[in-house]
Order: sequence, then C-alpha cells, then structure tokens
Amino acid sequence: MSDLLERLRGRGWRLTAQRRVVAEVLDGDHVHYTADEVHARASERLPEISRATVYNTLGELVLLGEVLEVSTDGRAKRYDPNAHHDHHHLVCSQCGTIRDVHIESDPMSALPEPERFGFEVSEVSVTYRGTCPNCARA
Amino acid sequence: MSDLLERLRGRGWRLTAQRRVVAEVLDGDHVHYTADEVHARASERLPEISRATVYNTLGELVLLGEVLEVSTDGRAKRYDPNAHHDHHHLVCSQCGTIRDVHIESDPMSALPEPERFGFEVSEVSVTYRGTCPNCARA
DNA sequence: TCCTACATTGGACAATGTCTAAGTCAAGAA
DNA sequence: TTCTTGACTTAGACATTGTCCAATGTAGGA
Repeated sequence: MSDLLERLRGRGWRLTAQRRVVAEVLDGDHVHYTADEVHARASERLPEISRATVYNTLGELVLLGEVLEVSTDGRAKRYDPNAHHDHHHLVCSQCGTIRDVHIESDPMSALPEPERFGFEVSEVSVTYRGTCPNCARA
Repeated sequence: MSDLLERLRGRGWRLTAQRRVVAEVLDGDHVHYTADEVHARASERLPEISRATVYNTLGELVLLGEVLEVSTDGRAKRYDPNAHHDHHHLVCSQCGTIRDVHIESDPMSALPEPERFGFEVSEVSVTYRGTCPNCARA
C-alpha cells in the first residue's frame, strides 16, 4: 500500500496524515469496508479525522482508479482496494460479508451485439449471492 | 399486470386502490423506477397515496417474488417488474438509464467450487455499465 | 350491514452521503 | 530555514432515501 502512496504522490497528491491513514486502513485482502467503517478504523489511529475527509479521500481514490466502489445491497457503499486485479464478488445475503472471487468465463463477451442497445459498454460486474458458512450454521 | 393482481389475491392479498395503482405503475417493459418515482406516478392517479404505502407495497411485491430490487449505484433502489424472466442489466453510467438484457452464457456455472468459499450460492446478477446512445451524442 | 384484522396515513426518526465557510498545513520558493 | 499559497481538513448543516409508529380507515367475510 506504500506503493499506492508513492503512485499518488507522483500524480500530484498532497500527502497528509489523514490520507495516509485512510490508505493504511484499506490495505489488505478481502477488505470491503463502508465509509463509516473506514472512518471508525481511521479514527483509532488519528482521532480527529473527520467523516467528510474520509468521504473525500475515498471518492478521490475511486476517481484515480485505485479503489473500487461496490454497492451490493442498496445500503452503504463499500470500498474495495483490490482494483488492479480483475475480480467479482460473492456476498452473504444474511450478514453482508463479501469475498473476492475469480471466474472462468469472460462475461463481457457474453453480451451479444443486439443486446447492447447502442450502448458503449465499458465494464461488467458479476455478483453472486448466497449464505456464508457462518450464517448457514446458525 | 392484472394477472399479477389475480395471483396476489389468490395468495390472500387484500386488494386496495393503493396496491392496484402501484401495480399499474410497474406494468411494462424496461421499467425500473425508484420508490419515489413510483410514488410520483401513483400520485397522479391517486393523489392521497402515501410514501409509506408505496414502500410497503414494493417491499411486499419483492418478498412475493413478483418484482426484483435492483441497486446499481448505491443511490435509490430500483424496482423491476420483469421478475419471471431471467435477465441482467445494462446501465448508463451518466444518466442511470437501465435496460434489461439477455446473455449467452450461464454465469452461475462460471464460479468454480474452490472460489465458493463454502457459501451456498443461490443467485447471480450481471451488470454491464457504459454510455447510452443519448449520452454519447451529448 | 357489521366486524375486525389488515392496510394506509403523516410525520418523526435513522442511515448515508454532500456541501460550505473557516481554519490549517504540505511542499515548493527564496 | 522560513515564508507563502493553494490545497486540504473540519464541524456541522443539509439532502436523500428508507423505516417505524400510533391513529385512522376499509376490504371482505360472517
């Protein structure tokens, strides 16, 4: 994730304590926090960080293509730092847990020309839903 | 859509003017209104209908499997009456327009067992994003 | 027609996200 | 190093979307 900070500095980002902490919170695999979860974790390291800054920073990371925005349930958006590896999502309908998954076909090529309705299609996301092992036990 | 009303009555639904109007608003192809859009359209025919009733009715239709809930952008959920025909969605990133599309592969079978992480997977949705012809012109 | 359980209403409340004005600070210039 | 400036942060007001509740209304069976 320090790679990330270097890349961003190279793009003219001013490097502040707040941005550094947000980037650190997002470091890891299968990380899919909501903005408020990021804020809570960032506050542990930098208590005075404001909600607005977290929202701003997440928005910038998304625009820069470093983080993906995932909205699985119409509740809070989640932020996925794994933006440089093509993947999809598996979501537990009960507890909301998300896993990154890799699939064996190319869904983009599965959409026939006549079904594109003249759209310039640039992106596809596949979301699987089900019950995770934890919730299945309960 | 009157089929729908019959089906619901058969399931013990009490048939009220409000529910009838909501069902009428949802009639049609490529209909993907937000709850507030449904409310606005329903209000044209039944001015005193309340927001709460629209939300309640939409929620019930979803539970009954007659309408699908679609959250494409983390903004308001949209309601898709085309629940009995398997399909996916093509969304314009600029104006939010949605089209129903049919694809040529089965995305469910594209998720290998080891990528299921012990989940009981029951559902898959594929969302294509791009620019619609209208927005491309502008 | 009458009853009653179910449906509707309006408004308060909750969750998430956006915006603004004022204060603060990172980083280049001198 | 210190100065300067425009970008960044902050707190809190506000907006949007959705949920809940107590009071009232009504569909449909008896």
